[in-house]
Amino acid sequence: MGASKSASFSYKHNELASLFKALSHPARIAIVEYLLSVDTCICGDIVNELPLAQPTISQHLKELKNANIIKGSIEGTAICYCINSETMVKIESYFSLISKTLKSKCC
Amino acid sequence: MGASKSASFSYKHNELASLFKALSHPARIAIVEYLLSVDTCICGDIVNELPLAQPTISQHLKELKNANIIKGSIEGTAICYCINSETMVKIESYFSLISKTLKSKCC
DNA sequence: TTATTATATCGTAATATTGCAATATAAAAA
DNA sequence: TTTTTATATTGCAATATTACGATATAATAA
Repeated sequence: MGASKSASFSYKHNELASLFKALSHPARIAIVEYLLSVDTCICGDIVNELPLAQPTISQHLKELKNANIIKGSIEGTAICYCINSETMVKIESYFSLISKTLKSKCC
Repeated sequence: MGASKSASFSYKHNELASLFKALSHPARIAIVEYLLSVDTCICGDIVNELPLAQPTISQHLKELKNANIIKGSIEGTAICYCINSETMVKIESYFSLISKTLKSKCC
């Protein structure tokens, strides 16, 4: 057989895995970092920033949006994407907790 | 065509993506959390903790090890795995920086 | 209305991941 | 030495992801 016995794992573990899966491609990391680098959220030029075709970028944006890592809203002809702060803070908290847990260990 | 134009992206973006890819499966999240939950690093019973066959778990452990998320050392017959604190702190710092960057923004 | 522009969706080929049975390896126990 | 125990590797089927050409959609401009 193959591929993903996700039903065998907890909701929390699946949720976290989905979040990291959304960040598991260099193009999507590049998109996130680009959105962080621009001052405003008005950004209809992501296509020109990456070495990928427009449908591919659209697909990556969709995945980031589905994972709640970015938010998108219609802004005239263009679509305005920006980082979803809440999700980023959520991930930060997760690793912060892990770090704290590790501090009280022998390793 | 298909699959991964990773050479088109920076080393840093690829490195981060690899790290998140290692965490993008619920079984691997479960392994990380299990290692965090046990007090010592002596842990030869990961196979009994997860609803997956031994070769599958061995494969997941290998991926976590390749990504430097866990460390493994031979401990008699068993192998002792534990979390690589440095990598966790590294990821925490990354999201901490993102959070700080976001605080100075409009969204 | 007819371009033009920006983004999304469909279809599909190439490739990667997942899971496990079978088997290999290697150390400790009998 | 043989057996047992723990983990790794191989091979392969099922499935998922990636990338993009072609096409659709939808809003603004001419």
